[in-house]
Amino acid sequence: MKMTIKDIARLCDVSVTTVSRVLNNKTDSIGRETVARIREKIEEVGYRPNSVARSMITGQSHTIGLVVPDNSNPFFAELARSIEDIGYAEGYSVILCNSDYSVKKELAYVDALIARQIDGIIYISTGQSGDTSRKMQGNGVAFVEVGHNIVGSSFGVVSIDYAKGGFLATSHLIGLGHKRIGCIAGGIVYTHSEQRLDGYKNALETAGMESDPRLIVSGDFRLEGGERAMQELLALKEPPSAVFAFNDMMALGAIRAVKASGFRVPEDISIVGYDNIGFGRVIDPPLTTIDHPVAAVADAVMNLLFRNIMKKSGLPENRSEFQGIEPRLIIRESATRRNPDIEQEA
Amino acid sequence: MKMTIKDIARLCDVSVTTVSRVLNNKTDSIGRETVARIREKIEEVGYRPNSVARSMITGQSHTIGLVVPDNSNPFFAELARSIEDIGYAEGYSVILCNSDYSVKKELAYVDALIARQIDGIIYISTGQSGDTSRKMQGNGVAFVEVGHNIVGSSFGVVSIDYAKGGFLATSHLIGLGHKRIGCIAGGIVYTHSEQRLDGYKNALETAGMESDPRLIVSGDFRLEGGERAMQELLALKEPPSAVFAFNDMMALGAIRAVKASGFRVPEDISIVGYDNIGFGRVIDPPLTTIDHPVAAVADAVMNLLFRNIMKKSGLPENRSEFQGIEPRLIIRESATRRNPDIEQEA
DNA sequence: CTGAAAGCGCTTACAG
DNA sequence: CTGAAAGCGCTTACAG
Repeated sequence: MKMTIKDIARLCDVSVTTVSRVLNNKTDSIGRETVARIREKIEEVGYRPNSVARSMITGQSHTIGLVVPDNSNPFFAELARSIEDIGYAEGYSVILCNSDYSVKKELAYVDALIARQIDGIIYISTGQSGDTSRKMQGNGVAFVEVGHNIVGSSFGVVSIDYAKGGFLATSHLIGLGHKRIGCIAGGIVYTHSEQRLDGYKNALETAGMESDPRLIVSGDFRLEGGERAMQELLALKEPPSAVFAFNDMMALGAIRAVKASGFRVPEDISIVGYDNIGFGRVIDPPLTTIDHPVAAVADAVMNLLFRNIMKKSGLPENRSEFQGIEPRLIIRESATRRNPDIEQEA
Repeated sequence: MKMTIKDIARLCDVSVTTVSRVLNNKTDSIGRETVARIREKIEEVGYRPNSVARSMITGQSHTIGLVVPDNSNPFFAELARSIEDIGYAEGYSVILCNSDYSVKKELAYVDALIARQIDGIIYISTGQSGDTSRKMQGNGVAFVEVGHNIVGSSFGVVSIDYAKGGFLATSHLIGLGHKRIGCIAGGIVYTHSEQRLDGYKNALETAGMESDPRLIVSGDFRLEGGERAMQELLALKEPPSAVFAFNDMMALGAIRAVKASGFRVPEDISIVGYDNIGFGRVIDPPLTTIDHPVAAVADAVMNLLFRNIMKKSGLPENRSEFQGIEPRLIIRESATRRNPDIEQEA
């Protein structure tokens, strides 16, 4: 039932070679009339070449894999969207994979993707171990790792300067007069989290303040985790007057927890998030946060990936160094000057 | 460099046939020792069969295409997540496609997916025309359409009873004493929207109320669209005391618009959304909305798709009729009794 | 200007 | 218990 190149050849009374040439626009040396006739027939019967057969020969599948922790997190959703847009424009399909921050799932996906002969893999490094990137390097797949920021792992990495983002967020709070600044980390196994934590500590240090380990609690990058973490902070003998949540989802959770305890944001407790998801603008109060322009990140990632795919035979391109994807502080209303009425120890 | 089945055969001193049998666990008639030896070698060299070559023969790619309007809309993000989860569990990869509600993009994606020999396609019907489903039927691809609810188009459809959802939302507002109930539709070209509108009108009628066309304005299913639409409603000579927005994103936009004009939600204006996205709980005020259990929808969709794939030779399965995916009203705080202090005409 | 033939990496009758 | 051969639907030297 389904047409193949052979059928077209037969219908047009030419060889499959000729049809193939027309399909690939290598028509330099084919009679104009022949080309036209073949094109017409293809149109007429609605023939589409089987791209699987094609990729067996060319070795290019025009398909890439995208491994994110969870595409229902708006930050990853927006990243996936941008990546898919660029892929579509360039004729690449993208296979979506959710790792749930699990190295095991990550590795399983990478295996499946490689078996499917994808041309490249983009993945959000969870930084839990280098197994995933090692596997991809070992298999000679083109790949780009997003957000891994470890010096030395310089293959196909688009780094995001999370440390700087953490510094910005914390400094903002310091500038508002806060003395006890908590943070809701994301589980220190994750690179993302570690670097934001570095930025946090660095900002405190720069301001001559000491970091109090009791003020550092762990969430899970999800709303519920932020809520629980904030409750811990609130239960402290000397709760913080401001907290920096390592992503917006947890910041939203933190806001809920604060409100639920009868306090106000930002009058009683200031909160800064991280990611600048679209919802940040619409919640109450609008969230002060850190922005990493997602579209710019997607651009950098896809550029690097395409270059890596091109020269897969040689060495992958080096990391691209934060070009145009500097974190920015987005000031809205969830953080304000420290309220001196509230008793606090420095 | 890359291992093929031939290499394994050579290394083990057997034929490719034998290796292939081991790969496919058809080892009934192969010497135990041979099987073991081959398995070891495969393990040792880390050989993974090229699934592209395999699918050329079997005609199964174990890949499905998912066409959504926009995966950064949380409702679709959650749906995509659930579908990907099930796909992963069943050994299927999912290719993500964003149609932006455009029939043209939809058709282009379907073409590309078919050329890639995907086993099936899931797509959220925008109801703008039947071209997309017609194309899939014409090409004999297994597919499932989500949300299309037109009687007669009974091939591979998981219907969602949007009309009932619209009825529920509107009736809730009526029950709260509201007399002028506006609605923010999604552009009447979309099936989604039409049916919610039917539910809205039906509820009014059932309550013996007349529907006022001035109270029906169009958004675009995005936050900004909801905001603009609400501004229109607010600018009316007799603005509504309650509005039903056809999705949560537009409801959020509407809430912003109401607040920006100095009114309160729900004291001055009640708002009900649709979709029950995760954020609804966290915004201020928490959003009253309609829930269609996403996981149940994803389950129904995948079951139907797998059945369609199985019997692609025969006829597709019929639509599955709302089983377990009935809409529910989720009452939170964005809608309340009509405020009698505010002058209003019935 | 056009075609016959080999081959991509597998699976699957068929044969022994 | 095992293998030689054909074939999936294409592309690509090679030859004319």
